[in-house]
Amino acid sequence: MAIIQAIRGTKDILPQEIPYWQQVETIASQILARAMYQEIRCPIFEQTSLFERGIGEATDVVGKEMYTFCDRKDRSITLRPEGTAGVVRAYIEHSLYSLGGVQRLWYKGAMFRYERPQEGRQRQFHQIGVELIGTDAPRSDVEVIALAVDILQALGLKSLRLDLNSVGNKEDRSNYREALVNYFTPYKLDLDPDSQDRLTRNPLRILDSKDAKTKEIAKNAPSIINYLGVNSRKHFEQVQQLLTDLKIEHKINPCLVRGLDYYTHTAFEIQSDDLGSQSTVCGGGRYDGLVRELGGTETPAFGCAFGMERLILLLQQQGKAQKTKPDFYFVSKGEKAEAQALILAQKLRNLGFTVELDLSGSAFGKQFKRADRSEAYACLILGEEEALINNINVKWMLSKKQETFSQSKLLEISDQLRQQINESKQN
RNA sequence: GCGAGCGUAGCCAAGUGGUUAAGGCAGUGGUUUGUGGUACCGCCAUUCGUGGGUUCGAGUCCCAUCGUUCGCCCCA
Repeated sequence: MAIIQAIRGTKDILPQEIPYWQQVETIASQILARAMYQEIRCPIFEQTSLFERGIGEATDVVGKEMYTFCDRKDRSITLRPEGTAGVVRAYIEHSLYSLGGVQRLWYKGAMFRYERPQEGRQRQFHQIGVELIGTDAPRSDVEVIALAVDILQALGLKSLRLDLNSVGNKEDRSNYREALVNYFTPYKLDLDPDSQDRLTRNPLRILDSKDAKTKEIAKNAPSIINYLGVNSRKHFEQVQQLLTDLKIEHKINPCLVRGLDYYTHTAFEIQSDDLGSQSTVCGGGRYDGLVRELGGTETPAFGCAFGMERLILLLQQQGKAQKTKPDFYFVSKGEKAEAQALILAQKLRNLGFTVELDLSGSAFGKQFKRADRSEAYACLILGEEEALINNINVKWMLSKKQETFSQSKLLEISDQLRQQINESKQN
């Protein structure tokens, strides 16, 4: 019988990897909570038109990467390829602006893009995203970027680069686009085929090309910085200044272009050298036009998202796994003893201990072997002899010292036991 | 979507057309039927991702397919 496998580009996250996921989720949620960001959970699928309108029909994400299907009533549904559009839809639908002030939101969850899988890129992947909606203050850009940097630092990740750019407002961008087309058109035949295509589709992308000849030509291309209007330029300069004030290292990268249409002004990307070609760990920027585009009133906003799989790849490279060890490994044999052990184990758990109960009923020697492998701090031993007089033995695995208590006494001295376990943990 | 590499047990693998598919780790049973980490012994792939083909003979060659990795595209 053929084995059914997980779908291409999807992965099971197995118990061994869960500690990494929990670490990322815990640290991110703590740091965001301290800055008064609140979690929001939106549906995993939406009307297709939300993404077409929000992300932009011409983008790769919408053009060739969406999981789109018709439901039983022939409505076009799409599995979300990113989180911002859904959050903004919810913001408008539930009039979150009426709560006054800015909305500080974050989310985590699965996203779907139909792409060729490789290291750090899957068809179902997970993001943690942050959205700050309702202000265009340069400080808000920096608040979010600083939080992103904080999260990465708290995770202990090293050798990360922060790249920064401004793509201006709509007008700046169309001026710049025109300038680029004018610059590159005379060289058209010297460009790599992809870039020739980009000339009409997305000229900003030519700057990002990895082709040597194209790179050479792009060297002297006009820079976006020179096409920013007065306000755009001022915003960008303030963001840079504030980052510097916060001692957040960053590099201006005029070639940095975000792939989704809704970005305006500040764009940023945090990359690692320790991943393959999918090196971006966090990306984001300002999206002042999106709320309006989706039918709300003109509302500025800023956001970013982390690729959780990529964060976890980095954490794993740094080998920060830790096995969960039980406080007690419970060894028991004999009908009466096994029944008592089940009850005692539960009582100990209710007192806050982690207890792994050996259910095998096999020879004591075998159970001890497993106790050893579990790396428990102590072994609880309950055999037929102990069961008759309601006793229990506690054997400290490290010192090999064994003590005998009545079962009721064991529960009374839980503070002492806890203390001894903590001492063992120090070693 | 395009180009290239890879696919032998849970994991790491040897094997490059010739009888029964090395080895190691992990697992499991025992030496030790009430006391662990070491040691020793036993077990653990009727089959080499899957399907077809070439051949007297295929894990080994060919084709297809699936998966995976790397690069491009793109992105988190």
